[in-house]
Amino acid sequence: MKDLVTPKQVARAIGVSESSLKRWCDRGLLQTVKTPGGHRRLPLTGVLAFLRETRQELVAPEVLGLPATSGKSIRMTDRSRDQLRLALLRGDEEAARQTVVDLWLSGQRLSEICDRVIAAVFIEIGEQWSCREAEPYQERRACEMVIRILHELRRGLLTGQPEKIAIGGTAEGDPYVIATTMVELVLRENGWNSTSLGSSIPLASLAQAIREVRPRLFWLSVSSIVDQQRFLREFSLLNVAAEEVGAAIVVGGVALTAEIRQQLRYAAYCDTLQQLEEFSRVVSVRS
Amino acid sequence: MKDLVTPKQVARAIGVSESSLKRWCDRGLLQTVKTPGGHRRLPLTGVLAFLRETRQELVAPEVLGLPATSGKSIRMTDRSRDQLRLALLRGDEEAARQTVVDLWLSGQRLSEICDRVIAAVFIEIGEQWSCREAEPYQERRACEMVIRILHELRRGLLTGQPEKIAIGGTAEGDPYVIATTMVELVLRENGWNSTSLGSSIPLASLAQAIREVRPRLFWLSVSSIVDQQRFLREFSLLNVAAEEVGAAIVVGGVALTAEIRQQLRYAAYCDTLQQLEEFSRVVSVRS
DNA sequence: GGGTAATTCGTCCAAAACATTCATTCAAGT
DNA sequence: ACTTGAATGAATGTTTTGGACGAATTACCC
Repeated sequence: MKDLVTPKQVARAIGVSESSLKRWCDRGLLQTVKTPGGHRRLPLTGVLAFLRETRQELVAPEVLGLPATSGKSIRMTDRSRDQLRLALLRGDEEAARQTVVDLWLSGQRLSEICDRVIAAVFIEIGEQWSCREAEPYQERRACEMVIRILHELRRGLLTGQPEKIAIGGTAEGDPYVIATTMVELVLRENGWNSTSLGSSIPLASLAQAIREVRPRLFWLSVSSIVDQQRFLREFSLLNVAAEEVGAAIVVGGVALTAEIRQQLRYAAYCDTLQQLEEFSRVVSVRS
Repeated sequence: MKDLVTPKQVARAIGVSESSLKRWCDRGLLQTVKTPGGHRRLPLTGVLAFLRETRQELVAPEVLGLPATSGKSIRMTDRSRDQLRLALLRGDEEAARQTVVDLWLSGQRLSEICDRVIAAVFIEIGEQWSCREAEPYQERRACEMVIRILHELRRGLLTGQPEKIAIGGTAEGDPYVIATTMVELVLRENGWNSTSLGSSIPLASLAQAIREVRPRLFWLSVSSIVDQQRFLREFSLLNVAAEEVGAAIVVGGVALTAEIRQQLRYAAYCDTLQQLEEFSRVVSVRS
């Protein structure tokens, strides 16, 4: 159903004026379908083909504010997931980038792309790895490539309002940097001025960062916990610092079992980036 | 911050006539993409690469959306080092990027920039950290920023010849990803088709990567060693694999003491990226 | 269904970019 | 000293682009 996009979306996504795009359509450079009333609709496949032919780079801001369309997009993310997984495993960064960028162009929100494609692919790769079907170096190389792709997407996002500051990272001994980078991106897409501090940071220093940067939102991505007792003990340092400056703490990650969560104090727990996105929208911002 | 700029903007920024600029484009000195209507659009990265190659001065950087001070030639690496250190410590990515990009534009070799500025700054930050003058989160955040800046520089480099393949990374338990990323970049600048596999990869899997990718050059960056006995034992796996496919092994990193080096077999040991660069130039490439 | 806001239509026009030509400059060779 | 060749910058007429306009269509909410 969402296979058709409007000229405006395409124009803003590739950084040209609507006028030019309409002319190109009329000249037959792009396939168009017309609505009964005469409005142009562009099949996504045609748009992507056009982009490849002309090798246009996309300059898109947050054009594509479609709220999570169902049905079609699920089929689409399924296919992209396979494409991305295979590209990452064989080390083909160009193909991997193309897959992600295509999704973005098609109007998927970054949170959807991160949740349903990127994160899902790494779960699949992890399973393959545990079955000895994939080498660790393939997984590591895939991480590197994804980080580069995410950085590239980041460049296309505008920085948010100066008062909507958000920072976050992962705790000491947790080296998984992709998750916290994805959080940064999703928040940026939602108008936040977010900065990932990186991975493997002592909780005490994260607390210090909260005091010094004074964010409105703070996230902690927890993919693994080395010392549970210590983690629980030092987590309260975050609470203290957050209270001092009025920051909301959001946590997430596979290592946060229900048992551990019960012993933590935070404003929100998110299983997915979509949940994080929802939450970030309701956080009030001091003016 | 647009990725594509018009010839007029570039002409004004460099201070030449549009005519000349267009001639340079047509002669292939600058990368161009064309709109369907035949108008030239220049990727910003290509413009910067051209500036660097021809040592042109940017007379009006602001036209390209670059900081006003960008493009003036810089010699004082000491000053840049201070600038970069301060920018990184206060989390000012824009300033940090400008410092590095300016050095790059002024024609400094990447190996010099990496050795004398970036690596040096992290040594200084490390010292500050041990004196409690800097927080761990500042160091981690600095790493994130530098990685992003390096990725950006990477986009401005052409991929090398297909037969000059190089891969490398860091061993399991060694999370320091900046060094291996810098190696990748320096090799790319020297015409190699290099790919960093990332950090914290078991040596056995690195050996497998050598077999599967069949590079001419393999690097191992060693910033820390968890289990020295195991490291020495498994390092020989790399030797076996490298011999199988005819790869040269290069090693480097602060954790490789003279004592450890004596027990390793490799083609070259490099203290600095400049040494690596020299070595990479003399490696013969099978045709 | 019906009403309303947002989007897209077609068309127009100014600014920009195109290809081409031409005069000037400058360095090198005869 | 004179010619030659190459590169630059300015000027030409033509084409493309980007934004503006009112009118028509679509999407959305009740």
